[in-house]
Amino acid sequence: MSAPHRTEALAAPSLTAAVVALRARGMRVSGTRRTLLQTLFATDGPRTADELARGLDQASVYRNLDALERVGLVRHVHVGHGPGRYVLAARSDRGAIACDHCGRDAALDAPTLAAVVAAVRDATGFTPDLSHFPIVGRCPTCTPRKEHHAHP
Amino acid sequence: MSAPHRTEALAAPSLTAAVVALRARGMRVSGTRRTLLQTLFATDGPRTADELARGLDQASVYRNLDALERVGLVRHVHVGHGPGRYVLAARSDRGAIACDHCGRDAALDAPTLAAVVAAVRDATGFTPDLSHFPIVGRCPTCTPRKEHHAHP
DNA sequence: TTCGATGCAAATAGTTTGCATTCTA
DNA sequence: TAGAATGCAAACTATTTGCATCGAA
Repeated sequence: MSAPHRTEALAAPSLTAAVVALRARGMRVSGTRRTLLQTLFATDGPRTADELARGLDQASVYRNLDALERVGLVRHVHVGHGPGRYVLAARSDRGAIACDHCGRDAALDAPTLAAVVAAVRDATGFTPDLSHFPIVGRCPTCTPRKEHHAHP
Repeated sequence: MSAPHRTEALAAPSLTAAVVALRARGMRVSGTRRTLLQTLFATDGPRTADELARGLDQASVYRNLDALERVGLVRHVHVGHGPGRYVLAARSDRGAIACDHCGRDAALDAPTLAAVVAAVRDATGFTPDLSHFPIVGRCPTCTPRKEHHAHP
């Protein structure tokens, strides 16, 4: 076992592919949903629902993110205090470590990931779920040993 | 560096010691505060504010937990979706891995902890803050590979 | 033309804050 | 008795839900 995966598939590589995949599952492609997907494909890091809502209805955004997640297109992660953050599943391998200050994340390469998971499991019996709950800390920019900088 | 510590001291080993320490810092020992400390000393795992509030005023509980945390007696951790959980700092070395289902936590022994932190930092440049944001996963009881059991 | 999706409003959970009152030191 | 802590209410953030309406297929 190398990378933890909970959803089965549908990690579409492009907006077009995502739209096709949605329709194939009997889901409709509404304005809100298309906009949301566009934003997700246009953005890089994990984004909060609020950031993604830009002029859209909040409730619809949450419902859509939820629907897209159930279908395996999107994944959400929890970074420290802040609100949940959403990423395309196709890019979610990135999120194994995240900055609790600016939300930036980074990937753990497969060997490191495997080593960390194994080390923790061997030592405690607990199995980390790093793709849903990344390790939280500080990125290099947000200074690991001092308090409060900025970089949203 | 072995174990991450953000607060300087005051990890009192007993209720009496805690009370003394508080008064030494000019803090008063009110009924709410004493009850809270008693509960914390009587309990083992990290507890939610709600669990600790038992008949106490919620706002006062939060204010107290905050005060106790500023003074270094208490520490709070974030476990997955749920509310924050509070532990005595004296016992907080435990919380480097937590179950997002039942809230149970476990310690990472110093070598493992150091190895994990070093591995992540070397691979990504990010510095994990595991004492405040434990690694989240599933404990052995809450089955790591299936869904939903119970064990609160 | 149907059922999925929307959008507004209201509800919820968790936590924080304002303020007059109470109580510890 | 001064100032810390309380307790109640109200505000706040993040998220969810009810429901009538709308629109994609």
